[in-house]
Amino acid sequence: MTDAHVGLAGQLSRLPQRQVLSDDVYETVKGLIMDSVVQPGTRLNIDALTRELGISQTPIRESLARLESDGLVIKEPLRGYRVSSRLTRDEFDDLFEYRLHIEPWAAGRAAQRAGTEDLARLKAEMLSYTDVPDRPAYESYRAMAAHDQRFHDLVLELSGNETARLSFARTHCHLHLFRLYYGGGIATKALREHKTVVTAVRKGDPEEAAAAMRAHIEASRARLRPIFDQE
Amino acid sequence: MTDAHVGLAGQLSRLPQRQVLSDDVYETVKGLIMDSVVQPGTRLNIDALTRELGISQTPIRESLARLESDGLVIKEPLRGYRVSSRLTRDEFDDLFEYRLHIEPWAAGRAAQRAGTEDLARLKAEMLSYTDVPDRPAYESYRAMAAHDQRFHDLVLELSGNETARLSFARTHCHLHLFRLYYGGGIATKALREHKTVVTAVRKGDPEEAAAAMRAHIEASRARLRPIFDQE
DNA sequence: CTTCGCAATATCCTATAGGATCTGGAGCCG
DNA sequence: CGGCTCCAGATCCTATAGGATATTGCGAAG
Repeated sequence: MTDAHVGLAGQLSRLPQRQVLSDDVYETVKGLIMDSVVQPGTRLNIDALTRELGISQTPIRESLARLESDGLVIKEPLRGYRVSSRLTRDEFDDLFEYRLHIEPWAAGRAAQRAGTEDLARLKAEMLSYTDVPDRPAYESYRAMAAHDQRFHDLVLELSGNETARLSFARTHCHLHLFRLYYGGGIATKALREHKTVVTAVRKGDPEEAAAAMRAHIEASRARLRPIFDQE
Repeated sequence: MTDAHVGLAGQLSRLPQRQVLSDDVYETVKGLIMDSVVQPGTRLNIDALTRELGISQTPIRESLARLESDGLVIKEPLRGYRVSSRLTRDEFDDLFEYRLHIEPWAAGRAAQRAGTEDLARLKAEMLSYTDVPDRPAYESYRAMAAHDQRFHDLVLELSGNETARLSFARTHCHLHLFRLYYGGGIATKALREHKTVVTAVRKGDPEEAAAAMRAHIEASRARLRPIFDQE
């Protein structure tokens, strides 16, 4: 289901969401980008996509227009679209510096504001991910990445600042991070760190929640940063 | 000229930007929204736009898809698009709370990093706005709003964190603020506050720059907040 | 063997057509 | 007079066509 992108007004249509073809294509292409089925920097050819997906150009053009505004593809007028590149080292550093500004504060605010139902949602999210030992490494990582994204989005939601949540969502942080690294093996530490954040939020201790989130993001950065040293 | 929305990769095409019709339509509709020619919440009718602009549906659909991802319009599938509403009081508060997180820090970083050329750019931006006494109030406000947006974007650029700059740009902060209030008469104070920020950046004093930016944003919030008390 | 030019083909962009869906107004009934 | 139902027209979405532009490959010349 496409997430309803809404403006700052936050007004969702009261109608149940109707899915049109361009929404499906949007999710499909976004998934191809996320999974690096389409390599960073490669061309997205509209005619080729019409053949592969068996649909006409119009929903493809519309979905590419949205992906362009999302920053996931780059339009080269009269030449086609290109998938945005993987994060460079500088962009990675910028992203985490930005996260360190927004997310510890958000965790602190969540600790201040969270009610019983909010805490139940956090608990449910923590329980939604269980590592299955036999699962292929890629699948495991994909599931963990999806959980990670939901978890961080939820903390931002519980902070009560919709601008911050939307701004973070629009960085497509987890999509970019997911494209950097495919391996498994980091879920255990990340989950432990998530748990520490939730414990602090449950206690209603803003400073502890902020510190836990800061520690988690710094650790996450440390886990991923060596990717750039390999090049 | 459409601003080139690029992903975190920051890779602009090396080609000179070619303007296609959908880019023109994007800027046109965005301008209509900014100027409240199209009132918040009203429907954008694709067939009507084809008649008014004298072009076909395709570039209109594409531009609306981009505006949807930008959060400036809301798609109601099979029913049309609606202009996102004006900021509510809560969204206004969220936006300024978010700004207070990002922009003082950015000003401090700009103070740390700004070289001679950067300082020249700041000075040029300050000089780019001159209030003309006879100018109609609306035009004066529009010019001030444009300067305000460029100024804040420049400070964020000089902070060196492209993620923060993009995230802030994607809130379309100034477009939303512009829609709230049309009157004139606030330029003098805002310009004075800008000048204080620039002075601190020029001195290379991060704390002073951060404090000046914080004071400016708080003052700006104080100037605009009473709009919600009138309702 | 390499480079340049040209042409054919691929691709992009926009116009147009038509079926599906929604909306608003008119008419009828209570 | 008000409310409900139905239908005509408006609107949306996608398919398709065609002109404009870019790309790639082949052939010829140096």
